[in-house]
Amino acid sequence: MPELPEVETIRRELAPFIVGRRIKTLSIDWPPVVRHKPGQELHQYIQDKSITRLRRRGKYLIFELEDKGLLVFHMGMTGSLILGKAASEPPQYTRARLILDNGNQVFFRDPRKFGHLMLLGDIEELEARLGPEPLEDDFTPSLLATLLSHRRAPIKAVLTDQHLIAGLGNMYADESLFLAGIHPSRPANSLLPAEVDSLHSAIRRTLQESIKHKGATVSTYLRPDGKPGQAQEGFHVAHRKGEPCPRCGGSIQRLSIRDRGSYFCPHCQL
DNA sequence: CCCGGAACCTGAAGGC
DNA sequence: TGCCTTCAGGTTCCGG
Repeated sequence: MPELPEVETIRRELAPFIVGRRIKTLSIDWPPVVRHKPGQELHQYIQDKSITRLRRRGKYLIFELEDKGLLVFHMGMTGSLILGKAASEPPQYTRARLILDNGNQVFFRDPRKFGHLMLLGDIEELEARLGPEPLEDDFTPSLLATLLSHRRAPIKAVLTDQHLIAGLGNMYADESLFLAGIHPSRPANSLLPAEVDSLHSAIRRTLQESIKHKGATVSTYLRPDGKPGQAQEGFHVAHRKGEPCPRCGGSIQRLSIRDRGSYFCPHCQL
């Protein structure tokens, strides 16, 4: 599912084709995909604007437009941005498309309709609901310790809360907890300082490794060229119920936490 | 503020 | 072969 590494991969691979290009039209194939307060002026505002920069914040992909204005995409669970020619047929489940001035087209494909796009005036509208970027320098072990210290909920649930840390989802929370040797059900504020340190570096390692392998394709995620990522091949526990733990050889278990599958090794994660 | 559960959504996969 | 259930999970909303 698109989490930080997948969105970052889309950003990197799409940027060379769209930064500096002008938007000819934005067409909407499934109207509820647009989710922001006003509504109508979207097409007019976007028309003929050039894209000055492509950014990422958490799981959000941000098209910066000339003269202010941000076109923001969220991939939900199954969203992809696929690059094609202006004349090509839209892939199945296309919810919106962006036609550019260089004969290219960007398709927003999303079978499960959890993804959306919105026009924002300012980045602050996103900042207000997002915690720190886990790969930036300001995400330190002591900051993580502070964030966790007020939470009694299971560490697995806390790690996927975007208000606390921006970009971690179900798969990478599981992978990080495995690398740190921490059981997903542990109350977040029960972690010892050494465990917080180890979790901090596990989160960074997991995300960096996945970006290196261009994200994980476990169901429908595809890169802009239509190819899958490879990060799932390196997963230790995520989506590997019943397979042997790479560290101890024991069987990986699945547990439901907050209605989300949590994969872990009961022998290595305490 | 914190917590946990429901709802949204639809295709794939597994069980019988 | 076909039907039914489970799984997948990011976000928002709501009640305690």
